[in-house]
Amino acid sequence: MQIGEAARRAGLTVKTVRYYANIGLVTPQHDSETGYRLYDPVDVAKLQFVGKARRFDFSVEECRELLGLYEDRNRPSREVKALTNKKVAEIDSRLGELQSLRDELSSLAASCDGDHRPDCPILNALSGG
Amino acid sequence: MQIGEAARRAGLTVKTVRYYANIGLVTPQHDSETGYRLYDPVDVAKLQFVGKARRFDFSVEECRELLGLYEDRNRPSREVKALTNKKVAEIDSRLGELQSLRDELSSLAASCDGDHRPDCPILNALSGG
DNA sequence: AATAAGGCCTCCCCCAAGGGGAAGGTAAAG
DNA sequence: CTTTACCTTCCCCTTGGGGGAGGCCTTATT
Repeated sequence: MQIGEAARRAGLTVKTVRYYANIGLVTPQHDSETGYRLYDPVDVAKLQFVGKARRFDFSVEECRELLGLYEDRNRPSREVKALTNKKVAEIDSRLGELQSLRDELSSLAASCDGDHRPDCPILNALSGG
Repeated sequence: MQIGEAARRAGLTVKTVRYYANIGLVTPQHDSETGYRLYDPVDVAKLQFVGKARRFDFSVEECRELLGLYEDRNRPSREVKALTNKKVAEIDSRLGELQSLRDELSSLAASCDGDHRPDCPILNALSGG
């Protein structure tokens, strides 16, 4: 099938699928007559796999790694688990940062009257040390 | 003072400070003889302000807006509060996304033995619909 | 006097992960 | 026959700078 149909089935944009072909992540057949990319169901499955992994916050390079493990019939699932746990730890770290940031900002907003007076605790906090 | 000293005092890199000058965010004096950028204490205060706002996850354009409100003696603090609340809402949204993502990934990792068997629930989940 | 070190400048390319759109080939349908 | 819907490559745009080349100037050291 052509790229449009493959993209539709995988829930990705044509632009994205073409990008994945360009960086060698999911490489379709090439029709030398029309110059079109031709995708088979296995390619579509890979695209779906990548799409889902991306939604799980895996980078494209991590997707490449996961895809490699996925295709390797002798893969140790340990590696997959390790990669996943690493990603969970990253997310935990980012959650902590965001949470403290949220708390600080929120308390700043709460301490600001929001009326027309030029005195604003938020700006004071930002300008202070 | 020169850019290096200003950057040091603001806790930013020279590259960053130069970038802020280029995009017109914090614009120093210009020594036409040496071509050097010259920063005064007010510039440094602005740089510190921006640096802190950036750490609070405000984009550069939001920093520009905050800086404008900061410099405007007649600013309504309402606008500052609104911008801050909007940022808090964004962070909340991102927190929710990350949390659900974390939970899914974490339960996937938990259901994976991590041994050498090729069967891996993580990859199965990624490849499945 | 020569040279090394350090600070400054501009200019250009690089990252992630594609998006937007131009210019042009192809194929099916009215 | 022409419109419409695909497809292709190519190039610039995004965020927020980082890295480094090549070149200028001043000061310190050999």
